[in-house]
Amino acid sequence: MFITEIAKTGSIVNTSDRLFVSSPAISLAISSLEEELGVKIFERSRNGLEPTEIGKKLIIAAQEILNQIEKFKQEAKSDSSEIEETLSISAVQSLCRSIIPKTSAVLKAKFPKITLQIKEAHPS
Amino acid sequence: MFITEIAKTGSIVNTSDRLFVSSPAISLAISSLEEELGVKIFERSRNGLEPTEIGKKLIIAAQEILNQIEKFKQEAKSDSSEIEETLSISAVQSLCRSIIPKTSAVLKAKFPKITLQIKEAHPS
DNA sequence: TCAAGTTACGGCGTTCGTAACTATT
DNA sequence: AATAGTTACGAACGCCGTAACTTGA
Repeated sequence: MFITEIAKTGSIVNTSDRLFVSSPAISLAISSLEEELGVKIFERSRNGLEPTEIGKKLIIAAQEILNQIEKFKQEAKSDSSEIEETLSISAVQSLCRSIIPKTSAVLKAKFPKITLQIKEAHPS
Repeated sequence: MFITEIAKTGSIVNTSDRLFVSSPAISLAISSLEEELGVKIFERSRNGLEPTEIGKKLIIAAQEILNQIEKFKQEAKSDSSEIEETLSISAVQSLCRSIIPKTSAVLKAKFPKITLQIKEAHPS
């Protein structure tokens, strides 16, 4: 669904920069979509792409699809984030300074309600 | 998006038959989705799959995505089908009885408003 | 001549199907 | 034993990136 982004940025190159996808990939994706639908979505020009009349309608419809997908993800996220647990972690000092901070950041992002108890252990 | 179909048919096997996709492919797709989202969508049992609570919500959200996609396609179709042309075709008798009917059926499906003028030609 | 888009092509990842395995009744 | 789901694995398809080409100001 590059078409919504192209509509916003005005060109394939800008979209390429913004989404970190190469111009040829985007160009081909658009062409393929147009051929599949039998509809020209954009007018190509020297400095960018401009939606056709039907293109504008399709871009709106595409944006609605993306919104629904976002809703879907949020729905799932709101559930998995309902996990409320207390996770106790013991680790030697070196680990406390290195991987533990990264790990806990990831966990906090996925399960906002989690409680982390980190305890420094003494190697035997 | 196999999850909506599974919700309707009640099992992977039925979905497999209905969508002409193998059971393992569907099974793996569901597992992957569940892992990606960090959410269990179905309870597995001897005779089929039943949605969990969050699964039901996700299935509804997924169905809305599919509906939006259908809208998108319809939008495109309604445009390409606005082509009103008269297409004249001449062909020798043998062709008139063979490929022409198939071809015109395809054209009529894609461009409902098209007019076909088929004329039998006489080989020189 | 420069900037944007397109075409060509090779590589990689995803997804699929077949086959074999597990589990539940 | 039979049926539904899962795991393993090899193959096919699609999508992407690099490079080269085309086009319009």
